[in-house]
Amino acid sequence: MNTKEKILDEALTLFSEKGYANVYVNDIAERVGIKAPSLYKHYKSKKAIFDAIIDEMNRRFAIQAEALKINGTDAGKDADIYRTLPEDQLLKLGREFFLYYLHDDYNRKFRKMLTIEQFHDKELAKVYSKLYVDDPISYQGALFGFMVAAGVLKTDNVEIMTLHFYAPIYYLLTICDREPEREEEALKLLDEHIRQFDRLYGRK
Amino acid sequence: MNTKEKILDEALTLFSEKGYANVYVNDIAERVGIKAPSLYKHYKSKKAIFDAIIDEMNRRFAIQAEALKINGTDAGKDADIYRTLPEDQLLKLGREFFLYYLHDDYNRKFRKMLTIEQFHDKELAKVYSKLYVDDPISYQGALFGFMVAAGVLKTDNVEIMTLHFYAPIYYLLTICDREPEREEEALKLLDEHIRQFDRLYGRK
DNA sequence: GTCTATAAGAAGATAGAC
DNA sequence: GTCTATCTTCTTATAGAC
Repeated sequence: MNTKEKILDEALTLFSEKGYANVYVNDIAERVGIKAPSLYKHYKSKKAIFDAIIDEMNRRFAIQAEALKINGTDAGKDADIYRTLPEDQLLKLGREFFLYYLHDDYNRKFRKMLTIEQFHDKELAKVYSKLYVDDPISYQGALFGFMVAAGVLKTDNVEIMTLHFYAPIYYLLTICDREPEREEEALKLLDEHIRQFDRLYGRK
Repeated sequence: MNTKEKILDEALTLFSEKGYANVYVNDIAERVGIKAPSLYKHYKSKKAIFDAIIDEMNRRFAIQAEALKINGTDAGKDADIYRTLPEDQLLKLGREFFLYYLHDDYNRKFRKMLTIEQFHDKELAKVYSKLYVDDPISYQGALFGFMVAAGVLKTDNVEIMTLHFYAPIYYLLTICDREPEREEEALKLLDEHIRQFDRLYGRK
């Protein structure tokens, strides 16, 4: 990792813990192992570092969305896989989403940073809602659509069913971001939530 | 409202919009209608203003919790009221919680301030979790316990049922805090959520 | 309790040598 | 690209008159 990338990385770590205003260019430089004025050879200001993080994140999420779209399409074609083992499929879907979003460093730090900065700027609020509200609902809603069509799940309101699946996951994720020591408790609730969801909506 | 109270009020408003570090004592003074040095006749530092807000909030929530405990006890004695109209009771319970938490100024501002500051201090993280995670779950869980005992709702896992009721409410609340223009959309989803919850868990 | 003036220090950013 | 030295501005807080 070159210096320019390392600056982004350390800045994101600090921003996610203390928020933009509580992080000083000196702190970032110290972590990178250079003096503060040297930062300005790589970025023209502190704000430029922040903006570069947002850009990098947009780039990563665009790639991820592209991958999900492909998987989503495949999932649609392969609706057969949902014809069996609905509970296992749901547990896999829920756990994968939860653990990836919780443990992936870039994801976790970026989400915490956005949590802190979301009220500061309308654009950041929109980014937050897109990444952690609308995109997951949209993707999971599409999958549930297939599962309902395949007869594995049953509802007359896929939108609310998706909300019932995702909202507890989101809720547990925010708990773990705030108090990582509650992860075990959250994982237990996550599993119970999904099993119960399957009993409520599963066609049995 | 005297000057000392007005300082708390304006400081909370600013902290909830921009976060502690982005608010300057001069901003607070300006809103109160005095000069910055005059603030120091009322509070010994900027941090003391923040701490006084936390204290005041603890005071208010303690009063509120006491009131809920009384109502909760009454609700237990009066379990009869849950024997009829479960959907209406649930809609009332959910909407009241949602709209009160969303529109009550002190609540809304305080929650937004804690959202911004939650990663900055372990104590604030605990306060957040208590007010917006554990207390609501505990209170609503108790009510659902009565409703299950009364035979209005049916489940073998009250804890998860409570999570299924509350998590969507929490999720919709965070959307409205971030993007108030989505309130109408959220209220529609709230109603659909509760009706669906009643169909899923109601004994029909 | 409020004001003006000002101290004290922190923080972002630049200049110029190497 | 990194450093030291330094500038400028911002921010909290105090002193002391009224």
